[in-house]
Amino acid sequence: MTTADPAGSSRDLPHPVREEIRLESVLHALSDPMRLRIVRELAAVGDELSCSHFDLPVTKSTTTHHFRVLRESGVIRQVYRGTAKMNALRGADLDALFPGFLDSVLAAIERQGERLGEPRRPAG
Amino acid sequence: MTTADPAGSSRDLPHPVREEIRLESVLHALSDPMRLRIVRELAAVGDELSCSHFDLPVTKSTTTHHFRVLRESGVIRQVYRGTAKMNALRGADLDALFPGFLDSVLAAIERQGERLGEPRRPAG
DNA sequence: GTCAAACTACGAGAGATGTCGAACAATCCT
DNA sequence: AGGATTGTTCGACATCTCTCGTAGTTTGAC
Repeated sequence: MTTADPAGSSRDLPHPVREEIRLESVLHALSDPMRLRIVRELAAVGDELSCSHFDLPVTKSTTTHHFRVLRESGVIRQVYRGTAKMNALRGADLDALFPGFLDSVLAAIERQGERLGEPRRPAG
Repeated sequence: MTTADPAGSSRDLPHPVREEIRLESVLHALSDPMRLRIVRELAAVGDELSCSHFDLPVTKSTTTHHFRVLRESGVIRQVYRGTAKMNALRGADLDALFPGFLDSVLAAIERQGERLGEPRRPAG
């Protein structure tokens, strides 16, 4: 499609609405190290980040896969912005459904990171 | 083995010590509906429960599998008591490692249960 | 229109996972 | 010892998951 589109970005991505988000899916989405790392970084920055911002030790197609799992489970929201795809935590939705859950997971990641000598990333 | 054993129960089960428990593994263990159900019930009762107490819609071998995943990830502690195998949440360990995490998950399960019309189990 | 950048889609492969059924093992009770 | 209860082990199978590489699409810039 090359036709103009009314509202800004042409490509729309399927997201579960708040009520459709399932705890099991969220837990599963968070149970992968790569995805946990993504979520951790999104929370630390507290803002949208493009996919390319993340320097994961996997290929781009694998990265795409992980972001999709996070989106389809309802953990993040993705929107296209030019050629970039921006990602943001769905903090409000998750907190409305599962109060305190996301925060405790984020705290747990940090804690565990500190506990196991944080293999710090090469400064970018 | 039929020889007497000094400390009570003969068969010993491998458990991760507190420091070995990984968040990813716990999240994965909790991401299955059957296992979430088990954990929910253990928390509700607040005490040890035998495997046979649970009336899961799967075979015994599958049940064994789920309990093992929960034990190996550090979510529950299992001990033999006669022919029965007793299961208890490792609440203290989890709370020491990931403060508030378990409680928020338990609350989330309950909440989601209520939210989606609780297909209540046939009274046992 | 062309080119580079950022992602996606598709196909494939290795490995994990959830499930079952049948046979086995440990413990308790009589 | 014999039988009942509880849970395990093993092999099998279908499915899912994570990963990659290559080829393709969409967008922005020149």
